[in-house]
Amino acid sequence: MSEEPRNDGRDEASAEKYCSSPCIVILGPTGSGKTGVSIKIAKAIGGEIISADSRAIYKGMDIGTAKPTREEMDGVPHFGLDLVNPDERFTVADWKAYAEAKIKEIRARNHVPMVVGGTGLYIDALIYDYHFKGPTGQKIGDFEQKSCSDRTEVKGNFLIIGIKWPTEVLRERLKQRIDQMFSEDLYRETRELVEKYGFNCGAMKSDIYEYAWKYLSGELTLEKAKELCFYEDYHLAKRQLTWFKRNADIKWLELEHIYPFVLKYIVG
RNA sequence: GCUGGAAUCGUCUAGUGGCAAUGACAAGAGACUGUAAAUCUCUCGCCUUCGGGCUUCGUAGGUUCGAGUCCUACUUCCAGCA
Repeated sequence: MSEEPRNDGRDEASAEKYCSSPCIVILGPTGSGKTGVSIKIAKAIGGEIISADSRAIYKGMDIGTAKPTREEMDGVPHFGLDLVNPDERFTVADWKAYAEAKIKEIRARNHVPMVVGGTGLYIDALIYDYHFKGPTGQKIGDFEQKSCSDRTEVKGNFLIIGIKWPTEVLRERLKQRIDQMFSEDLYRETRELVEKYGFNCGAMKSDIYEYAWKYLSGELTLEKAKELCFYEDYHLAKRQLTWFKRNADIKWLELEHIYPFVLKYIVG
């Protein structure tokens, strides 16, 4: 497939979308290293990052969602973090509108918009320009769902890069990340979230908090909690990969090749 | 050394005469345009021209039309007595 994003304007109305400067999309399964590379790239090319992560939108969910810290961000502007409280509803459609607005703003500043995340549905909504009908928050009828084949054309100037890892390496990375995550900080965060929201809201259906809580309440040993977290995490990674697999527009690269590739693409 | 109990798919587990064998986890594949880290589906002894075929339940025999299930011995493990 073509490595170049499509940039050949289709019709007058969407000329702006097609002809504007590229938007770099960096995606990959959980734990693939998106945060690190994206910040490094942003610093080099004057990028601003929009997170495409359905958990990072929630306030107060930091450690358990591996949200980048101020320190990690290192001055690179980030959007799409801490948008709503965990008990508030925020849908794909909301995210798409938000992301499009931010891309426009970033371009207006002559910076490079970068969309970084692992929520496939969000990314597809943006790059394939999904249209959401009906009142906000309403599920559209099945009859309106588009099949895979209707989703093949990227609408806009996107460079889409996926981070690829051998399965065993990805599993190892996930294990290590979980080991690091189980700390006093996570316990404190978990206690606060459980106290405020319980486990009834959708946002709290994030693998790690449930198991961290079970460990804290003595229902699971630390070992067992970590093990179960790992299974959840790895299953998530596999589902994400299954989703991305059908997207032929993704340029898959190993982590260390992404930075030079993007730089060459942008700078020439 | 004697006396109980136990050995079943990668792991745990159901199973007391009709079974390729239950459930869970793990693993693999997949669907998914409205909370998506969600939700849902399929596969999971081996082979198959998808009709079936073949080999399995610690090992070796035995009883039975038929044994994971009953009997005998052996091996290993837990456990009570020594």
